[in-house]
Amino acid sequence: MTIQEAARRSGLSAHTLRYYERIGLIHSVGRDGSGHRDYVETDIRWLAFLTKLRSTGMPIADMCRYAELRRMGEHTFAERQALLERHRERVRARIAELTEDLQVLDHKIATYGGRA
Amino acid sequence: MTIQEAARRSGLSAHTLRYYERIGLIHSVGRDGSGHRDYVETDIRWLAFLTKLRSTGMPIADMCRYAELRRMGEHTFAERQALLERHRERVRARIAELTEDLQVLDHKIATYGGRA
DNA sequence: CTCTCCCTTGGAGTGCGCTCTAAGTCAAAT
DNA sequence: ATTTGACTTAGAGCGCACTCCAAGGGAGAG
Repeated sequence: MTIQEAARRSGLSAHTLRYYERIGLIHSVGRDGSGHRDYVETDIRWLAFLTKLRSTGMPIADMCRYAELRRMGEHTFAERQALLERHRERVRARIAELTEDLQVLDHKIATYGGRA
Repeated sequence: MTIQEAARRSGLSAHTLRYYERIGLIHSVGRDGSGHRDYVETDIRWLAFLTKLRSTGMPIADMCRYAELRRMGEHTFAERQALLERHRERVRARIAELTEDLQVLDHKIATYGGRA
């Protein structure tokens, strides 16, 4: 699969795909005869997972750490899981924070006409 | 109230308070005899509101627009309210997105030991 | 008077996450 | 044979939201 197809399927730009590879987020993408990147299905699944992590606000640095652990093999499962659990807590906290702030916003909108 | 006190009470740094003033987010803070900023209670309340907007992910540019409308007086109430309503929709959407992603994360963590 | 300390300003620098450019390669189409 | 267009790399640039710096200005303590 070409970089353009991978871009379309992952929702990332070709620029970003190259960038992710450069920083080690996605490792050893195959090349075809002309040296062009040739993505496979597992790359797309990995990109989908990375995209989930990003969209939940995980910093690139943490994603790199996760990718590194993944490359190191199965004995890093526990650490990877711990990393995801810490992240899950952050996401939960963020949802809680946003939910609270939403109520403040609701109140502000409802009482408009009072002071700004 | 000095800039340090305002910083402490708003949770923003003195640097950020000056920056916010420079870009027009907080207008005409009073000065004392030596030209030092002298914040009052209404400034603190306004900063608290700004902080809410920021923490819910409103871009600085939109906050500036809101601040500008506020300076223009009461006839901008409707537009301000509309701006807040649009923002509220974005916050709701973000909460929904995070909540969905959280489930994916939960699943990933629960089934760990399967494929990474 | 000098030292210390916090304040002022304009402007430069930082970190993050991309995003784009330049220079060059290769393959298919005309 | 040439043109077109998508690809490659290393590296530069950008937008956002700060964050810090340099140079200078009082005010109070010793």
